Amino acid sequence: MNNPHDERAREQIEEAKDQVIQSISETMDLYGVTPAAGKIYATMYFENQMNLDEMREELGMSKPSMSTNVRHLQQIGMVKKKFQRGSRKHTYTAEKNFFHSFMAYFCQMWEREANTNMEAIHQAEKPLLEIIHDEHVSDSFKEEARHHYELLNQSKVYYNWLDQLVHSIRSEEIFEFLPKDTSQKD
Amino acid sequence: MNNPHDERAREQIEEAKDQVIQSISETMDLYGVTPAAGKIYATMYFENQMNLDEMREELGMSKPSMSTNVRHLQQIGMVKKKFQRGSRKHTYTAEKNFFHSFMAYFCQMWEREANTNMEAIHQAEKPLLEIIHDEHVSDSFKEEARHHYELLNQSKVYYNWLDQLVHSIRSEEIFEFLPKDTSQKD
DNA sequence: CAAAACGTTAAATTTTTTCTTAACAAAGTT
DNA sequence: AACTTTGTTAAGAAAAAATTTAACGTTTTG
Repeated sequence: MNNPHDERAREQIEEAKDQVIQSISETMDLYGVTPAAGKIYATMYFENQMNLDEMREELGMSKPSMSTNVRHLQQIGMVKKKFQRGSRKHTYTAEKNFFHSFMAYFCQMWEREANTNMEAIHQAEKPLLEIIHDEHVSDSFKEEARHHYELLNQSKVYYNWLDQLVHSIRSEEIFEFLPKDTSQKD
Repeated sequence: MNNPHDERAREQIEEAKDQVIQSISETMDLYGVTPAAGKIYATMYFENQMNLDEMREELGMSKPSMSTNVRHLQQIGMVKKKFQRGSRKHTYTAEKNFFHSFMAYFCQMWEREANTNMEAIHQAEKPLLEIIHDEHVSDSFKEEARHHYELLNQSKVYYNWLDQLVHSIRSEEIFEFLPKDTSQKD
């Protein structure tokens, strides 16, 4: 095991891993995670499973930090708790299928975007409609209300589309339109 | 103009707008913007155009803050500088078509994700391949290198798919699969 | 050409977020 | 039942980000 070739190999493997870990961690801000959480995820990506102490060891950070970061990663579906009998330590696994991560996160977020804004639009449209139909309000205000109403109404097309997109992802119909191309493109 | 009905209408319009502004601002964290920037965008959404002083006035914040936030919004394609002759003040308009905002932002981000990680993967695969083909390295390390190599190789399918997704959005082919449904769904 | 208007940069302050140490709670072991 | 082990919560410290005030450069105007 103290073969110099093996030693060199071990270093190179670590270097290669670190390069990808760095890269994943860097781009994961799109998923709303901090660099630390990104590094945790990316580290787990190369491991079968890890417990909190192993993460702490690997990243040189505190255990509560691991705990909270892992919880966040679980919430967005990038890490799963592995049920492990025997050991009291909780063990976790990274979602290694990036398609799943993508689907879980963006569906969650787009759904939130559509629901939150649709709700607000519905609330806002009510008084606007009242103004539009109120004989006592002067035309300039009616016109403004109508203008805003139209704007909001138009935006529903987008939020409906978002809902459809989410549905097509959840049902995986999207992959009929855009197949996972397994041919090597390098 | 000091008609009490008009006064009430004005208040209701403001309230309706604020509700939507709040909602948009809240969900815009998905686009990596701060609540302040989200509020700027959402405020502009209801206006034809605004200059920095009007934004400062409306949001009660400093002008440099407007300046930097607006620049950021421009970078992600949610705000455009309007060329306005006559006035020295720069005027800006919000991208009111949410489809465009969606397309601009996510294409930009997904492209970055794919490019950054693909680059790292290419760099990392080289030494891994060397190890795999090195006669002097013991089997256990070879096996580890092979395992990582396979993992990285597999992830390319996802990054290629991301590239395709970006392409289908930029070319608007996505809307053939998922049409913008303009029928009222409320 | 001096003064004003406008936008941006720089430096400093404030606020927010993240991380750590310490305390705690739950479950298991001896 | 006392003692470990493990994970989480709480409080405090450190780090990062956003915001503001001040200063600067450029352009326009009187």
